[in-house]
Amino acid sequence: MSADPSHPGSSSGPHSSGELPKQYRPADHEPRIREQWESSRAFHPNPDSVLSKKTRPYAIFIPPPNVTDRLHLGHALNNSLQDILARAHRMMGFETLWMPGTDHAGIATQAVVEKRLRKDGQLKGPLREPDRNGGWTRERFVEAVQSFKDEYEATITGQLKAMGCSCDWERQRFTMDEQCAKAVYEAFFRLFRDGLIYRGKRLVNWDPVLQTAVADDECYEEEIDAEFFYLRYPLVHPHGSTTLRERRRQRPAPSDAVPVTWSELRARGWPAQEDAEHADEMPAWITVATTRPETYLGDTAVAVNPRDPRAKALRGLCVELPLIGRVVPILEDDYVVLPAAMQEDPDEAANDPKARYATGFLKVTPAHDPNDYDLGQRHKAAIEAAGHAVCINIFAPDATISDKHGWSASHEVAGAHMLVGLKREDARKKVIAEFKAHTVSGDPAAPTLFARSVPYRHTVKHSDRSKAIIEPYLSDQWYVKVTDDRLRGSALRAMAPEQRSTAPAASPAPGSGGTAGDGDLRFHPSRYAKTFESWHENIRDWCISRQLWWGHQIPVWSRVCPTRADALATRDDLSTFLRRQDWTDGVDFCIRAISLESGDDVPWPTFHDEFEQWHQATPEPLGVFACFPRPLQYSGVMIRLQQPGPHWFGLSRDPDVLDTWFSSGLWPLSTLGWPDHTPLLDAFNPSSVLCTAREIITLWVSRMVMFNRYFLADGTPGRLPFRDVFIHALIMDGSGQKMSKSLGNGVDPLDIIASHGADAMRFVLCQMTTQTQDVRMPVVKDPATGRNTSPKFDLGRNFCNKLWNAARFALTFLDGTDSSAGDSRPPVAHADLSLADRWMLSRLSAATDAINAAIRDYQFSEYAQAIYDLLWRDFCDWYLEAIKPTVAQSRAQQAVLAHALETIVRLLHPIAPFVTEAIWERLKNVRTGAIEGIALGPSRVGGLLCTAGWPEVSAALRDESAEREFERVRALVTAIREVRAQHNVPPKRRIALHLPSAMEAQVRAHALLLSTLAGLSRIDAAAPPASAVAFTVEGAKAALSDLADAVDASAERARLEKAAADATRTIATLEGRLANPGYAQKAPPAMVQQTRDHLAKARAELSAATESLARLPA
RNA sequence: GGGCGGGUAGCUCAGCGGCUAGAGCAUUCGCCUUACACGCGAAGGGUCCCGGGUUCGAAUCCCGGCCUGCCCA
Repeated sequence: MSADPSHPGSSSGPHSSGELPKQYRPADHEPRIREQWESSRAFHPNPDSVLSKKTRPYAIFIPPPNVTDRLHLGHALNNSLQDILARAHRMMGFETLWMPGTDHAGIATQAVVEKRLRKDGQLKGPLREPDRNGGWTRERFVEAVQSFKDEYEATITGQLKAMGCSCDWERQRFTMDEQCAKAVYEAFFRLFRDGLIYRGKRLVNWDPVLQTAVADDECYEEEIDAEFFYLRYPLVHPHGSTTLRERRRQRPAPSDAVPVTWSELRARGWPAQEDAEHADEMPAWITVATTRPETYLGDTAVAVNPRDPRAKALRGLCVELPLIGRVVPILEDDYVVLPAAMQEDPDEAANDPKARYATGFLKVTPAHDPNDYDLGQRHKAAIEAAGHAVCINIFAPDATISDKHGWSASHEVAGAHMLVGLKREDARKKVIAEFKAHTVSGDPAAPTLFARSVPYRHTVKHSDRSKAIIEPYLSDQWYVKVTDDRLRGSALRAMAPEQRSTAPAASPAPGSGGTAGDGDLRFHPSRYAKTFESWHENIRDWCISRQLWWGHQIPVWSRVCPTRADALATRDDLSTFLRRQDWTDGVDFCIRAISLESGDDVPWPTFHDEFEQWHQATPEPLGVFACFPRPLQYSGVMIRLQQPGPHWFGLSRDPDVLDTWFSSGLWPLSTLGWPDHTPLLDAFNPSSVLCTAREIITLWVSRMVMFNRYFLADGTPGRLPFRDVFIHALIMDGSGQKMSKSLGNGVDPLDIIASHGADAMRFVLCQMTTQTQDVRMPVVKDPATGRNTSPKFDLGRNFCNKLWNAARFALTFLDGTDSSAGDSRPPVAHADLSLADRWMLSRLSAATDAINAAIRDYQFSEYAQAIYDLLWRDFCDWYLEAIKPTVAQSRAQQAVLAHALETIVRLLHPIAPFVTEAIWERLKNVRTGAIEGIALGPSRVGGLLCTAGWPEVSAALRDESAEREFERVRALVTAIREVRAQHNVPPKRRIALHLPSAMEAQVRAHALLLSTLAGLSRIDAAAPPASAVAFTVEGAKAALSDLADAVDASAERARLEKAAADATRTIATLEGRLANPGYAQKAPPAMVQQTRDHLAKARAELSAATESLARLPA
């Protein structure tokens, strides 16, 4: 029907003729249409067209779903919104790329596959213990995961396609495919080379079952019942006879320590009321409270709050740890909680549960508690002065007590040998038993080391994957120094200035067009900018190593060197070797020596350094680390480095893999071919928008911004991966619970597609997307299929059906229109347009504006609402009903009908692509006269709606007078229908309308319209017969007659009484408002006048109703 | 502990200084009116969580509670 002569001709496909069924059946159309889209390659954009400035780019990177599971409704929402944006912009003429792909999801996938293998008996014992895992090599396991991944990737792709996602499937990627791996290695190498990656011994969340570090977001907190144990630590004088230097070399024997007696302690100022019952000559002690007594083996200090009145007396004293005899210092630190009795503010004490249990003395175990770790770092010097390391690790990786992983002093181990090899829980019981069996002084009469215990309920971190209690564990890990200004600072500078709460320091002017840079990143809704900002302000270095097999193995080969001299020699030999060999030509590498103790880079000696200075220095463990950007390409080199042979350096590859977010952080780069310089990269990075959920802001958005900017800097502030970030709601079930497999409340999009159709699902999801945080979706089990579904989707199904039938109806008037080729029919003359036509065009114009604004502002719900109201309320309820008597004869009206329908179909296509494409197959062949002000551009690819022009509806079609006039007709029709309903007038019965003559003259032009909509036989200005029923419209008295053979007086009385009561209530409200002296003075005059008019109308209605009541037969 | 949401009809949600507070579903009544019963016409249904304040005017803005959810530590 388009007036555009280039419109595809009357190609009559298999579905362009014949009767349309009464109901829209999604399954009849979706597979066929999907096939058409795919074969047309309509979703495969050409970067050259962008680079040659022919078209503007619009790009979206899919948040790659994990390959661990099928997609659920949350994904359906996320991807529907992306598809809506992609399709709308594609129709608007943008070169549109929606980049699809999946994420390997390291720990999650490995855990799922391990569980599967265990379940069917293929895997027994710990995976990473070669002796016990039943022959699973790393290679074999990775292969097993790979095939699992293939299975789920196919499932996920199928789900997305079923939903109608217009992704560029030819460019689909996987975070571990060859292209993405290339980007990962290159990125790691550059960060390593630039000093932004370091190796460090830090406390991590350790999963003792999976035996890997896990991130905070891979843990959950859960309350458990535990006990607080009170333990007595004997006080001793520190060793005083040896120098600091000597003590470092040779630990002081426990016997060197001299017990402190109570009398001594009192003399030092111990508060008199404390421990007064203890005999003067008895050795004194302090009591610590702990939920984890077994960790005392790793204690390296005891701490007390400096405000504690006992602190002064203890200054300079130490405690001796029972059984193992380690002498540790007493530190003073504000962090220590004062016991409730000592707190100045009793309310505060009562509110602090810890204070109720505290003794004021804290055992400090830096290797096994994050707070103690920080405390230990603050008092590093004092602890080391006591002759031992700050951190003493007492656990093996499986969380059994071990003397091989840090704790090794032989005299200590001898004293506590009964604990070695025990699990955490067993060690705890054993420690308590031992403390109960021994006394503070060895004298059987003295108090035992164990004081008491009380029950205590507290929250403890658990691992998501294994459900094991997390052990804070000191281990060697790789870190990205995200706290560096090149990463953190760059992310903050990316933010739009108006979304920052604190002004950025010396921020360069916001980027203007071209390549997005500083100041161009915007969050929608804007409140999420705060999450992003505060995350970066408080960010900590990012632990990127995971002790797993499934993931990108770290491209670093290393060797431990006992001395600096050895480290230097290794470095030099290695560099020379790599440079000299012909076959290594072009191999990039970077070698660093790093202290395994501190994680710091070892400075190479300068020319002036004396040989002895480093050669004779205390031996310290150093690592020589060689990183390669292309390990796969030069695997031959790598093999030589680690295998015995002429050039054996004894290097071995780091067995760890990278955190999954490292590769997903590169997604906007790796999918476009970086590090190669590709047209795709230039055309589509930065992308337009990232659509995701709010918990992803910190995990993923942050990393993409930092990485993209860092790797695409080239001396500029750095390119953004995307300009906008749209954060959508989370879908909860009917009771507000997150959907999950374990709760059984999850919904598979394919089930909804099967029961309601993809369009219905998409429409409802779009309609639900308001600016709120989460939305509820009541879940019910379909009794027929046993699948989860939700009645909420009925709305969408009904809506698609409504459109289908409206189109079916319209086509009965349009199918016969002349579709001879090359027609350029003259535009329809404005004079030929009826009130309904002008009204409809005006509504189209308003709705198009509203929809354009909604899409621009990511107001998805408003988009859905606008198109819903336009189609159902305006087009179907009123326009189609209004034109029924005239459209068959009026060419002008047929043109309006066709244009209105096609505009609606095009406006709806991004939300409901299938049903609109199906209708358009017919509609595109329709030819009518043009409507001035409506432009419907041709399809660019394959004669398909998905690449047809976005409707342009001129503001000139807005017609205030037509809207006002139609509104009057509508009000009159509604009033008449109300009377009809109240009097049970049969729908087919035609009744007579009697109007005051002035009004009758006004509506005379629309008599046919009124009669059609309200079921009238005639309209006159004559006095109504006695049997007529009166009503008011616009405050004027009107009447209806011929309602029935006899009017039901009691129904009429009820109706009039209700009308009178309504009017009375309105009058009271409005009079009250006008009586307020401030109102007339301060409110806008137009507002006051409106109130007066309204009041006058209400009064007229009241008097009319009262009069009619009086005339009613009693 | 810090930050961010939500509390409006039986249910799911709009509205966020001014129409008589709206929609869909559910309920009631009447209709298989020649596009659609996945439909048409009509009706009933609300202390807009509570308490203060600002304002001529508050569901809407401010303050303080209560309940509820999420994110970060």
